[in-house]
Amino acid sequence: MRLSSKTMYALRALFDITFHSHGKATKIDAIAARENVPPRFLEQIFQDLKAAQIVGSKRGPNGGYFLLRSPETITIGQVVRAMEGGVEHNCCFGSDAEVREKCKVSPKCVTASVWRDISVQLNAIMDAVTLSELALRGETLKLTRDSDAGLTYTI
Amino acid sequence: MRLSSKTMYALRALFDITFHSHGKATKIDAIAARENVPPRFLEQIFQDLKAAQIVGSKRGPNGGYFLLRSPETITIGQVVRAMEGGVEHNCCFGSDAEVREKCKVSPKCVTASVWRDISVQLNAIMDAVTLSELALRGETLKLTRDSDAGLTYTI
DNA sequence: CTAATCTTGACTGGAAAGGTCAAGAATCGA
DNA sequence: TCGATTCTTGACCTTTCCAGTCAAGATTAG
Repeated sequence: MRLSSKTMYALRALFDITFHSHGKATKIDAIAARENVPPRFLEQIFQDLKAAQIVGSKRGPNGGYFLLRSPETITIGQVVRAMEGGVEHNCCFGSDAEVREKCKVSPKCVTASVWRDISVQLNAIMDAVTLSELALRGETLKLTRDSDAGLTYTI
Repeated sequence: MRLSSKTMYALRALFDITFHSHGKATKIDAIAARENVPPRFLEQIFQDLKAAQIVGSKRGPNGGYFLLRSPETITIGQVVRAMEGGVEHNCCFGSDAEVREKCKVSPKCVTASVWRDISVQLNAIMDAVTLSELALRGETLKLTRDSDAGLTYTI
């Protein structure tokens, strides 16, 4: 029931692109430095985000990763599902067919039915928060934009 | 973002005690057989549930595990938190002090602030479902009570 | 007493998390 | 066109944790 580092890093990275570049192409190294994420690992994460059609990429000088859609349409839920394959529960109605098969109690599994309800609600909660909401919070937390001088406070 | 088998087994086991024994002392082997859970593993799980003050135990013949409180007061959230240590997010405000220490972005971590909100809501959802709700669902799913004949359907 | 039942804690195999690395392909500016 | 820049692909590695097993002991009912 915990978020993997990968998901947390992904959210931070997407926030970073939104907040510092307004969604425009941003280099991995810049994001990694600002958000304190291992650059090599971040590459891998962006490949997943790209496969999920959340970001696009551009090579060469002044290249980088950018948002494929506007920040208002990208939700936390979409990101979490892209990184972790959704809310799983290794039982009956999960997305993994093999696991479903193994659940002998299948048609009358009470816990599974309850957990399905809960995960529907959880997804709704996560889909209610968008990247632009994150950016907005960045403003109110008084974060400064990238000033080529690293992170500093605006008092 | 998935539930461990341990949690799923714990929920099934607690449901079992509620549904089949109305909370009274029940042997591990009986629960394991009905719920199709490895008995040795279930022992371990019950130790955790006991530490969390959710069940009590009685040794010797006619012993077993029983609910320490009434089913209406035991929530899914309590069980999940007992088994998984709550909703974690390896960042800033988590329960793990060492992890919090490592999060350099700490005071201005936007993602963490969002995730805290989400986990509060998630806990509320999980605390809205109790064991007696599970038992009720068992009824409507037309499960039969233990009849010493294994699980069968009531058509 | 003894059979049933929980208690404690050590142990293990395999998978997944978390991260690194190298060689290559595309792109831009000069 | 050349070279610097940046993403791409995929192999690789280490550590942790999940899921499960097991043995020996403590307690209690009858």
